[in-house]
Amino acid sequence: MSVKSPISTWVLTSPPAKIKISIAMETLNKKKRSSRGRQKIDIKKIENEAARQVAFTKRRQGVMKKASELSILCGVEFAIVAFSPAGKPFSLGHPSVESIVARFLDHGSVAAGLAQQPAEWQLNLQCAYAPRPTPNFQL
Amino acid sequence: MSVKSPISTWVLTSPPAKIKISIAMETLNKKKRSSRGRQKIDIKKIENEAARQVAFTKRRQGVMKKASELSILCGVEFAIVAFSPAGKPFSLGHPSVESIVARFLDHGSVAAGLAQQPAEWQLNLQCAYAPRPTPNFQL
DNA sequence: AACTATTTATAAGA
DNA sequence: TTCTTATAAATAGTT
Repeated sequence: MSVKSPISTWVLTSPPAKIKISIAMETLNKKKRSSRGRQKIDIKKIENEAARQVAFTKRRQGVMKKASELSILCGVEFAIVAFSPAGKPFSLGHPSVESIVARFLDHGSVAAGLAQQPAEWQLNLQCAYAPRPTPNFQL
Repeated sequence: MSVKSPISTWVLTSPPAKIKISIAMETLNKKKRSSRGRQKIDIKKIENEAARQVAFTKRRQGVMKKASELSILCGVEFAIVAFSPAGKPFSLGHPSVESIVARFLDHGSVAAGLAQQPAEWQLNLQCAYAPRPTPNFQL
């Protein structure tokens, strides 16, 4: 089915405004979108193994990036350790996973935490992890 | 300053399409929006203390949520421990922070275990980066 | 490994 | 501080 005439209409926006949009014939007659875009998913285990692996790779990077940003923006010391289903470890920490783990195990001892402070904390965000050659982690 | 005449123009889209947009006079002359919405920020320490506290609260929640989702979606065991600048600990883990920490330590600490790790592993093990956006951060 | 349309996160403002 | 709003950023599904 092809459109016979161009479409032009005023649309309501929020906050209230009047914007007129006209769509050219060639656009109206274009074929279906190439992608349905991101879809909403339920947070439950992804059963398809390939899909789960892809999601793991994408989301692992996402979490690590978010944690790094939190650390830098707010001066937070943190550590993340994760084990993939295959048992492969991934970790990231500032100033280091070890210092955070030690501090955690020491149950909030102020002295233990202070002793770990590096002089230039920004330069000491360390990451350690396992896997194969990886895509770029853009901070 | 008020706009004298309406604006109407064709814009380029991706994928290529032709869309004409006209904006009514009343829209052009409207006063500023009630909110500028989310703004892009540089990833560097937030100096304003109140703003930093707000960002910490929001982003801590965000990171914890993302980590939880990763765990559920992909069957990943993980732990996060963070210390606020005031030294207050926040942690989250599945099945528990303690079990993950124990497992991590059992693998040998990253720093201590460096010597025993295979070469390919070593190459990826340590990275440090600056507070500013870093090109090609190889995680 | 890229792309795109959407959902989700969140910086500012109220 | 909690809620809202506009916008930036992450990512599910596709190629």
